[in-house]
Amino acid sequence: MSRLNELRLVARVAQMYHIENRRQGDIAQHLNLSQATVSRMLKRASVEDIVRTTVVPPLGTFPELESKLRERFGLPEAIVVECSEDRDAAVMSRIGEAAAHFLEVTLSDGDVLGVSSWSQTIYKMVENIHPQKSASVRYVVQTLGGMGDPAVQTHATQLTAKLARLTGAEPKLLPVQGVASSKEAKLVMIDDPYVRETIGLFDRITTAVVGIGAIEPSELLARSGNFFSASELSRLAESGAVGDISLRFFDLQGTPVKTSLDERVIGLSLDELAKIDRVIALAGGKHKTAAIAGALRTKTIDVLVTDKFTAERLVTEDF
Amino acid sequence: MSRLNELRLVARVAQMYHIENRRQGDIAQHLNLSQATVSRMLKRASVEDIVRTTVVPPLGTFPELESKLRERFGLPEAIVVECSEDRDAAVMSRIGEAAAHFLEVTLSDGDVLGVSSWSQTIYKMVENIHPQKSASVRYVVQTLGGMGDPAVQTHATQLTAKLARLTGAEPKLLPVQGVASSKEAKLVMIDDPYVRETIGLFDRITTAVVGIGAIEPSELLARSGNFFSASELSRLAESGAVGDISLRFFDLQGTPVKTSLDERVIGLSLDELAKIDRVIALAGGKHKTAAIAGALRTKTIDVLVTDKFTAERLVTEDF
DNA sequence: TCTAGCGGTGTATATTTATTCATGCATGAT
DNA sequence: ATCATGCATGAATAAATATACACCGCTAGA
Repeated sequence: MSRLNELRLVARVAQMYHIENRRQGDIAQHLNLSQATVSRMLKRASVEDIVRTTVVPPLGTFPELESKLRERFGLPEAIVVECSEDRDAAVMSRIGEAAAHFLEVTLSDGDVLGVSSWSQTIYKMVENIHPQKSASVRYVVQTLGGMGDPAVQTHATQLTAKLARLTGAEPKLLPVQGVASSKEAKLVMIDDPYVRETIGLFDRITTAVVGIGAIEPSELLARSGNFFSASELSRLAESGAVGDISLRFFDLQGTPVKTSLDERVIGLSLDELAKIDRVIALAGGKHKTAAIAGALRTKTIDVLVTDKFTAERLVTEDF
Repeated sequence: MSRLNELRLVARVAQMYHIENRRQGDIAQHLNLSQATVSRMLKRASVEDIVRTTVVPPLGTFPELESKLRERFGLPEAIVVECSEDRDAAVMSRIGEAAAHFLEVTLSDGDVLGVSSWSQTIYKMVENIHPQKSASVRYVVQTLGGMGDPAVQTHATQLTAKLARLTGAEPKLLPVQGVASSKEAKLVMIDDPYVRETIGLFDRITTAVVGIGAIEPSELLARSGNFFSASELSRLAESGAVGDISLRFFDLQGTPVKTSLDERVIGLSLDELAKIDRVIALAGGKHKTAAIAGALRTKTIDVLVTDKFTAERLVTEDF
């Protein structure tokens, strides 16, 4: 009976607060209540569902998918982008754009940025970064050596350098091959002072941007410039590896797949990656779905940027 | 192009804030932003209409009508109550209930409450007041003498006394007739020490509850117990009076109608009323519509409690 | 009747949020 | 090129809001 009169007042208070944007103090004065009472009435208004707040997602965003991704993989943050078709070229551009914006807005003073080159998607990201006004980033650290023949290797360092320029940071390059021909060769290479310096910075990286690679031999071979041997590849397949981050492999459960390869790769390890504050992973495309699932389960990724098709597969399919 | 990515982030922030109820600080930390930026994004979210807040009025309340009343009459606050039919008895009960609740919730420590008896609606209000736990009200002051023959007069004082008891206050009664037979008689009556004391409290009243009377002769005569003369009534009509508050008359424009009656009425004047912090007026019913319109235009009323039919007329009809 | 526990309140305070301010670019006019 | 202007930012702070606390009165059970 008098509940209606209570709610009437609650609703009126809610109206003044939410619609007329009055301060609780004003409202309290207007109605001869204490500010505390107004605050409590407003709480009651939400409990009683008298105020309803909806967030209208802009078209082309997929909060639903993002939320499912976060939930399914215990992922802190996901960004799912629109793209018209499920083809790699289109997908990469969109992911790159979104990642670029996110990174820009989100970089903070004194950051040390790690980039695992070479990835087409990361390239697209760097392409979309606007020159930063205030040089907040200290270093941009290359976290993986170059790939393929030495001429092509420069791609990796160029990418790092470009990102450093855009962010006003000092580049810290890794002017060596990502995969040494042998364990011994690696030891030699990492003896170079520049290389040592860069590697020494790995544990000061605050934000790392990484790609996620698939294990399909063709893709991997293309990326690695045939540096892996046939037996190594088959061993990988046997151990259930589904993908890699900076040539560090893992299976569908996210368990690292240790092989002799690790001793030849010059770059960030998964353990080192796990210690980094913020790891932003960029990947999309049909053939990468399983690789991404595994990557997410390594629990090293803080933000995944992907496309809506891949996201849909990730939350729908069984792995 | 990048606007979408901006809005995506804004929407995500809005979601975390409004749906997941996270603090701005958390969100800032989660996304590597400053709390100030999060606050600004949330503001942008409302501007861009990404968050929408609606207040769902409980059934049986009429925020729309209340708002129109406030607007049309420059009324600080209006309460419009549901009632099934436009008949006085029903209307009065509902108004009384709502007023009772409002008053209860809204009384504050040390208040001095004025009641202009006699009004059926105010009676209904008092009937619905729950005994107050903490005796916050200091005095309940009767602001108009009784009406009709001395036996009936006690109604007025009883009402005041009852309200005082319910609110835990000390009653300050006006144990005289509301309308003296002559100016001289009034002077004699207000010489009584009790009467003087009560009248002396008029300017300390913090909240007054008043009824609004219509001028239809039959009604007025009934109320006044035939204390007004025929000539007085006709003079009132001639001067355009449409209603009264505590037997102080005004026309449709809210202009006080001064007559010789004023000298005979023992009670609060309109000027005194205007000085009171909070004046709560209770009135409803078809024949009171014009009276209420006039009363609202006197600018002495802070809260009007009325019924939906009367409210509808007040905001619709021309006066 | 007495007492424990449950709301509900206002005051004082802690917490959270908005804004002010100083700064660092960009942009565009002169 | 130089300067005014505008815009965005974070740090500091002001403002607003939520909560802890103490208190009161009621209810229900002993």
